[in-house]
Amino acid sequence: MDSAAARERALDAAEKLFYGRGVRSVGMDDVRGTSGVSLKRLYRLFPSKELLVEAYLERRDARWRERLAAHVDRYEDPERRVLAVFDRLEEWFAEPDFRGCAWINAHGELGATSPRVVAQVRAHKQAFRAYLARLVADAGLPGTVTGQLYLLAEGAMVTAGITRTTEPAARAREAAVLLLRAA
Amino acid sequence: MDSAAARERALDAAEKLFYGRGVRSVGMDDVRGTSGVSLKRLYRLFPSKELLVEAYLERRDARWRERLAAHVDRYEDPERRVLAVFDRLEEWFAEPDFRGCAWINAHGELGATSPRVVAQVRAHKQAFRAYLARLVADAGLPGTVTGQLYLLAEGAMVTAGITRTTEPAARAREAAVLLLRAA
DNA sequence: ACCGTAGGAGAACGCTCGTTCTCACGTCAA
DNA sequence: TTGACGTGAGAACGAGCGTTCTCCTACGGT
Repeated sequence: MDSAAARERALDAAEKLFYGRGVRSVGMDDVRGTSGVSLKRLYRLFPSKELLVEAYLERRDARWRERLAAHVDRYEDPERRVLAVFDRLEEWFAEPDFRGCAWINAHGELGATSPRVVAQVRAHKQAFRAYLARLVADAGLPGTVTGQLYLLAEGAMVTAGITRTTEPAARAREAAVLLLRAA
Repeated sequence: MDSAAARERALDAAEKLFYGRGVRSVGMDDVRGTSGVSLKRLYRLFPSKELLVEAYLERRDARWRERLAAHVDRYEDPERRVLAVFDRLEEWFAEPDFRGCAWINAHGELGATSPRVVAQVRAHKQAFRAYLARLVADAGLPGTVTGQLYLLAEGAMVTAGITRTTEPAARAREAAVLLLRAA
């Protein structure tokens, strides 16, 4: 198994465990057990747990935004594309292992102690917001709408994570429709 | 120092430390050091750390909702009372030691491992939502508005916690005004 | 004065976990 | 063949922490 493959396996295990059980309740030994990558190799690839966490968030961010964009790209109509964001949320919330937003959870868990994690969380949220801003601009809507839709999306993520239901996505979408109509 | 006073001191310290640095990075010994309540007494009052965490969330919930209600009660006009919720959020976000929503943070930190904490978080969020529902009903607005305002508020809390700005409150309020107008 | 008890300070225990080290094995170059 | 090196399995180390225990002090009742 070459270095790149070991890295992927380690990140697969890290993502599954960190997201599913929380970062702090997962030990490096658990990551080794799940990934099959030895501790020695793990530490050569990621010199500390914090760096593994950072890499996990970074890779998940790229994939998360890819999947969002892929969903949005199903549509041509600019307003429909904006609403597609909320459709994607609903799809996400319905995934069987959904446990809330990984970045919000990581921030709650490590925001007070790990500046690297905070930076990852802010970068992810800012990227999501920027993407939303572009969709809003492409639809010819005023920029003020971006912040409002963003808050609805964040509220839906938090609430879905706490209640373990998909319903917040639909509620947020309804509110978004009203806000688009009002703008 | 009698039992009730020791309990208050312990909870004061627990709240300050748990909220400020996260639950897991605070040891019972830290709580003893900050509160001046001996370990022996601490464990007589709260037989485990988890129960101390539970009590901390419970007391904070009561106070948080009291302060919200007090703010809302400054106003008579039913619609104004609904918007006052967002004014209160802004005031809260501006407090110097604001570190996001204690329940969202606790859920991110302990949601995967502590059912008691999850129960506290759900109870708190449901109580907030119920309060909002009453304000909406008193203003003669359709019940569907409740969920929308709730998501805006939650989104504002999360975003204020991550960005450390008060701005999300104002944005949420603007969106709330539009939604009230549309209803 | 004397004893029983409550209380505090802090040591001690047992466990977890991040990180490093040991050691034995296999591989490839010269 | 030999020897340097990478690798894996897992022991070892050191720190932190939840929880309990020990010991000493102080006080209240008789």
